[in-house]
Amino acid sequence: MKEISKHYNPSEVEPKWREFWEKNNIYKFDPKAKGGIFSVDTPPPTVSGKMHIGHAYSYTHEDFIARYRRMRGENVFFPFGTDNNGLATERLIEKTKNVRASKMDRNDFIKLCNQTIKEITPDFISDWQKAGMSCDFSKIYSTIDDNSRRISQKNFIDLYKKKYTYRQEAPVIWCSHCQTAIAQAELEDKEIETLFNDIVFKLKDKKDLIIATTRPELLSSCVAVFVHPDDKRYKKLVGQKAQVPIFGNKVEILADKKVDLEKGSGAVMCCTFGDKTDVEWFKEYKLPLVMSLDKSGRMMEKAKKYAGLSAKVARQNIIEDLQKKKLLVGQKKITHSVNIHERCKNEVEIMNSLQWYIRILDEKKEFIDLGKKIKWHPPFMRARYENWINNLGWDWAISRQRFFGIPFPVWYCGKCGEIKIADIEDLPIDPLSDKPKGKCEKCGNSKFIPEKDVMDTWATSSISPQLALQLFFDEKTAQKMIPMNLRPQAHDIISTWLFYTVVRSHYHFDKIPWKEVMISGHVLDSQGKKMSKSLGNVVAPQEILEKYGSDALRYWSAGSSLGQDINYSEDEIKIGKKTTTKLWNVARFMAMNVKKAELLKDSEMVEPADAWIIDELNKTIAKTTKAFENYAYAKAKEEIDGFFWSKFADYYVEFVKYRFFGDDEKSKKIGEKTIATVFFNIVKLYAPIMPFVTEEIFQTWFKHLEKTKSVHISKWPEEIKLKKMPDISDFASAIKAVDEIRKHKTKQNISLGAEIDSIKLKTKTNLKKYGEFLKKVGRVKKIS
RNA sequence: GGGCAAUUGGCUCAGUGGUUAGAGCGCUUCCUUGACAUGGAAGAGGUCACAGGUUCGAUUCCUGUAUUGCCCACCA
Repeated sequence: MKEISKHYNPSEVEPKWREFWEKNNIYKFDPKAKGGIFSVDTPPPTVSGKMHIGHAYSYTHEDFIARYRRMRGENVFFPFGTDNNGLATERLIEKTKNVRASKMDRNDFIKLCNQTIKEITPDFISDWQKAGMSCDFSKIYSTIDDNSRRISQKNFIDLYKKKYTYRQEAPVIWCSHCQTAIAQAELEDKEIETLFNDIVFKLKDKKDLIIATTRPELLSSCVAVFVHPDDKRYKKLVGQKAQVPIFGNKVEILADKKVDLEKGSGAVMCCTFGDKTDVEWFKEYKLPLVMSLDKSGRMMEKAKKYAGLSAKVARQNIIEDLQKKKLLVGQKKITHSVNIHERCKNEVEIMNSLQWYIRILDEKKEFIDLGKKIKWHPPFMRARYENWINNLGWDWAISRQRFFGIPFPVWYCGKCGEIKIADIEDLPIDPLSDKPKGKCEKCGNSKFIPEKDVMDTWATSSISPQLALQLFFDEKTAQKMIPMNLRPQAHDIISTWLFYTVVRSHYHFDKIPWKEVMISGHVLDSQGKKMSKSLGNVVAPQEILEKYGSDALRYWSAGSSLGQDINYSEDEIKIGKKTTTKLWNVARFMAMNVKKAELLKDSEMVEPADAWIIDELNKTIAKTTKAFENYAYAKAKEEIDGFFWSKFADYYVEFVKYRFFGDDEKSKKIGEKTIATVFFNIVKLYAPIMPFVTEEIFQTWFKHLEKTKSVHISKWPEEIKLKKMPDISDFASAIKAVDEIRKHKTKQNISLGAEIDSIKLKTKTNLKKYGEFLKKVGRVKKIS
């Protein structure tokens, strides 16, 4: 045996095996390899600087499963990709390169984005590799590369032909800061303090109608006043007109049940558009469209003297003017929540504009049914999916008035406005630089206006199964592989990535995208609070990897059940580190006593202690296998831990020592084989969770036992069946007796290694059978 | 307001329709024994949030309440 280092050092061991795995293509996907394919729709992380702890948490979860499946002999398709277009990427480039997209030449900005992504991606991905991810990193996709452009545009055309996408001028959620339309799923809530203003609208008899509003700057957009049909105070007013203060125009007073009698004065102004209810009323009552805010959030001509002001300043000025005219009769501070854009945290508006949409409202029921065809881990996560769909209020707006994204493969006829779609064989195209073939099909004109908008990044990431599969398969074969086996992801993007992928798969293939989904939780700080830069409680996985190693990080990650949020705990990571140390020390013990590891033959006759540990191992294998099958990696870890520490290390290793140091060669040999067999299986069981230390041990001591290059493509443990086994039905009593001896020594403050003269056992034990064993194990001269 | 989840020893969490509810950390006492002091042995510590109900029996099932967290709606 070669020299064994006393300590296990992950910082030396881990890079070595990472390199080995890559060089030997251990995780490389071969479509022709044997074994059924198990396909994973790996989440493409948004390229954003560095991997964060939440990534490390949820990605390792899927890696546990992938590694388990691989050892089960399945041909695991575990691709990798990065998401790097859209607003998130623009923001990253603006920040790191200190530029503003809106102030740059469009092409220059796109070039800068592409170039920057190329620069930072390898470094970004290396963190995933350091975390021990067993994806095939030899071929990865990016949601902005040519292949993704082509597939995404082609799919868009498919949607267009099937009439699942349409272009329409309609109210859409708008971010004035980013100056683009956004989707409902991109909203967040924020509590803000604001003023609730009681404003006087004059009626025809010069009487006052008080209206409460938080947004007086929209007065110029007021198109109606609504009251509740059952409101006695205002019943008579319905059908009359009210005069908008300052602006002087008259609007109709209408009745609608959506009005809350209790809120404000019970009378509400309807503006185009203040909120979603305004949009509903606009549609239902066919109200005029009067926009006061432009796309950058400034007041337009309609706002007359306020034109050109920002909404905020206009609000202040209008309030002052109302005060001067004595039309402001009340004001109170309230706290309410508003929708903000998740990317920039600014309040959103509703803007009427021309956008591309994907239909989703029409098929809500269908999407809920499709959700039921997918197996959810944990099952309750499906309720979140359904809850989201039930509450959907808008079709999916996919066009963005931005720069760095996949362009729509579309032009418009310069004469009649008819939509002209690109030819599929020309894809990918950019309508701004490429010209369409032929003439307008409607009017024969040959001048076209290119679509300037780009697609929402989710419009591309929602076809991730195709992006990933088409890296390795032709399009037809790729389609046959849908549904994929598994979509792993965290719960925060159920309403986006998960839902949108179901939508797209349904529209393109009339299939569910995957058979099963596994949903991970989030990482909170040690107090259970969200990690955020402003709170300064962010934990960098890179530091953990460096300090404790990947196996320790993964051990921590495996500690919580699927779907559960986890509190970050350095202690738990330390236990992971301890486990690698323990494994290493057991390996050293074995190596000191066993020249060359040999496995038990099934004809071998073992001793009771051996039979007992084999029996316990078999139970553990069964339970662990079942747990991994159900994505219950935490349960699997618990089973392996329990067996390894409490059965194998605490007892069996002690049981076998006297044989190793004794002179009964036959007994010694059987002990050697048993310890090797059991430990070999322990290493395999731990391999999906702790891939590095298990590989190190496997390569050092067990490699000759199986024809395989790596423990990670070795065979998953199976029950060990020996032809003849001693009866161990009473072995539990022997263990009890061992405990009793240990207790006795502890109480006497004697070291466990010290020999004592005699002990009288209270435990009923078959001394004829186990007397000698107990004497040796317990170091007692006489037992009665 | 709607949905989902959680509530078990000081802390973090497992767990089960049924004899004394488990683990790790922490704590106490002891042990340097030929894998490991980055260790080992023994031990203290819980009316399983609360209230009803189902049951021969509930921490486990049902209902309600409270508290906490997440998602969504409310934004006039």
